Amino acid sequence: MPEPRRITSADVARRAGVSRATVSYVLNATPGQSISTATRDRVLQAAAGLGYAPSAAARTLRTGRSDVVLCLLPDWPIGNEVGNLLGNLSTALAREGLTFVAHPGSRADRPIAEIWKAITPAAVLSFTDFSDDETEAMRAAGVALVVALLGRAGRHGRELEVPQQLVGTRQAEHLLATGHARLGYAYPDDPRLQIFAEPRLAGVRTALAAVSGRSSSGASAAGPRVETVPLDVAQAAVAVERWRAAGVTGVCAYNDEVALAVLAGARALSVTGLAVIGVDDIPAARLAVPPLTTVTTDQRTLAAHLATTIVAAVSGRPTPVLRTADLIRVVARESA
Amino acid sequence: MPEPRRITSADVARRAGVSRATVSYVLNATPGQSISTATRDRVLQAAAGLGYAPSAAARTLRTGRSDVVLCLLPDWPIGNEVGNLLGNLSTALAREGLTFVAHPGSRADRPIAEIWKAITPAAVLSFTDFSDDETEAMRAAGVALVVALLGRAGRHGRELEVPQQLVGTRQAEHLLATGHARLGYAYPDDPRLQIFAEPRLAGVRTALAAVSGRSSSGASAAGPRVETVPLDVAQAAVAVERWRAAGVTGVCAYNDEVALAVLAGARALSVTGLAVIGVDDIPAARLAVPPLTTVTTDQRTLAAHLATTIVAAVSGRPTPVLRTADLIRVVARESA
DNA sequence: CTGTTAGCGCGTTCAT
DNA sequence: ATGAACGCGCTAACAG
Repeated sequence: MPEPRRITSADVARRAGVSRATVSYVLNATPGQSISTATRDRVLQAAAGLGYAPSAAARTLRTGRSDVVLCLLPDWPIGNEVGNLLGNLSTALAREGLTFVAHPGSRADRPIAEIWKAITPAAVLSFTDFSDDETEAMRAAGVALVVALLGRAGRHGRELEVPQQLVGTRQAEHLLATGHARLGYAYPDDPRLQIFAEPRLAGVRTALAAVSGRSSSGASAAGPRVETVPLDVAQAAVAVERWRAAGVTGVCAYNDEVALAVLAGARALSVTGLAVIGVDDIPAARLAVPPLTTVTTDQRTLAAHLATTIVAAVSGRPTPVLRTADLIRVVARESA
Repeated sequence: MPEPRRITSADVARRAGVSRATVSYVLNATPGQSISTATRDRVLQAAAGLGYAPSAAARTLRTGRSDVVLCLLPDWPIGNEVGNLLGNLSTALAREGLTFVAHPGSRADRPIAEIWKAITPAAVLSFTDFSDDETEAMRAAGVALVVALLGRAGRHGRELEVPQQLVGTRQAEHLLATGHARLGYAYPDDPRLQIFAEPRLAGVRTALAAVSGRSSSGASAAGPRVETVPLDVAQAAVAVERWRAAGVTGVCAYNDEVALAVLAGARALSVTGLAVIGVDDIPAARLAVPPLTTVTTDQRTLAAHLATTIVAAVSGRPTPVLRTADLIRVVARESA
């Protein structure tokens, strides 16, 4: 069997009896070019018949820009929700003609630069911030855009703020509304999660401050009792004990897993009446004892917004604003 | 600010006072070319000083092969374990100079061909099988390799068999060893998971058949009682009831989440003494009531094997064999 | 030995 | 609707 030669635009041109230029114009529907419907159809026929697929490499080389959006995944465990978000994002970007790919694995494996060098993406999406050098290197290499999720706003190029604070705020509001005044915060054990945990905790603080500011007895401006809660029953029990001692009756957990640990700790201590609220609504949440009250983000809407932002940035349009109103919802079950 | 021109090998050549060819030879350490250490160093200096990064597009165009390995993710929810596997795989491939990226999102969004056309990968990794047409198209387009996880072995090119059957076998063996003779199987509700569920269930059957074949009362060659278990307490309870009626005392669940549902169902019915074993060891497993016994796969070893297989295939070497002996382990807790 | 010249791979786009 | 040049790196053939 002979080496299966790639089908190029020259093949299509030959088959259609036209020049390669014409093929290009037809296939790209280049504006400002008048091509007769007859030739147009012949080219389309030929392309389809041969199963022509333009070489992404050649096109990228020529135009200096690919249609790939690269997402650099952080090295912390990817849960279901993030997986979900990525899926939605991929779908949304596909509608805009962009191909979404994610690169897992820590930066320790390879310098970050090597990754995008190998891909030549139109945009890079990251969860953590880039250093100025990295940002500059990407600009220099022709990467159109750097978007950093969770980055401090306004430092580099464009930034997207996924509203993590709001998550914490909603949690606290729910607990406060159900009669819990002294709150605890269950902080994750894994230091890599800090980047998400801090803004969420800040959101809880905001909600508490708003309440204490409103109440006449402005003295109790106490923030939440923060305890680090490993995913382990015995260690979680220790945290529960401390909260009890401090008079805490409601706990906002970093996410559902940490919340489950709190529940397990309370159970081990036979403590009842400690309200717990998680984040994410993982499948295990509804199956927990008691069923876990939690907070979810509308991933579809969020993904759509991220997609629009990316598209806008790639094409140089201004960044749209996210309406965060209905983005985050409480799923009330029995734990809080 | 002027348009930041890309730095090309010509820039490096100019700076080092040599030709572009020399730059290429030095930077690629091309064998069979003798270049004096002096020039070599000058080139290296220049490259480093300018922050030169070869254009992946140009290189791919010229060589017809990129160093990217593309993984097509299935559209079912990817959990922690898969995320983990991808991370390990990425690390392992990085060591071989390959860049790993994953594309989430269903094939409904875009025809599968569009994806790899946009990436020009050296290899494509998929969980589900490809059609013959797709396989042929990839070959024709110059994609070096098609690897299908979970594919029926031997149909297309190379195939990797992630040992799902073994997972089910281990589960059943554990239950049988702890005195449970009549087993149930908790099948997932989501039809997209069937591709994983079938081989696991088959593994359970294998283990049961082995036992009944061994025992003198060969009559009880009964397979497991299969019940579909949605992630919902009430519906799971129905399944538990049926198992009870059939005298089942031990249940192998498709994964930990389904196992948690079974546990919740049993709890709702106040049924005690039903042994349950899951798969994956998700964080919630150890926090369940009772703590969930489960089966885990050594993702690091598996990832290493996948990586070697991919590398072997890309470079045309024979596929290595996976030693499955210690790959899958039971994590015994209290539920079984 | 040491390093250079020249042409290719493929799609895009300007000028004719 | 076309010829020709271009983007960038690789490498066979060749000269000092």
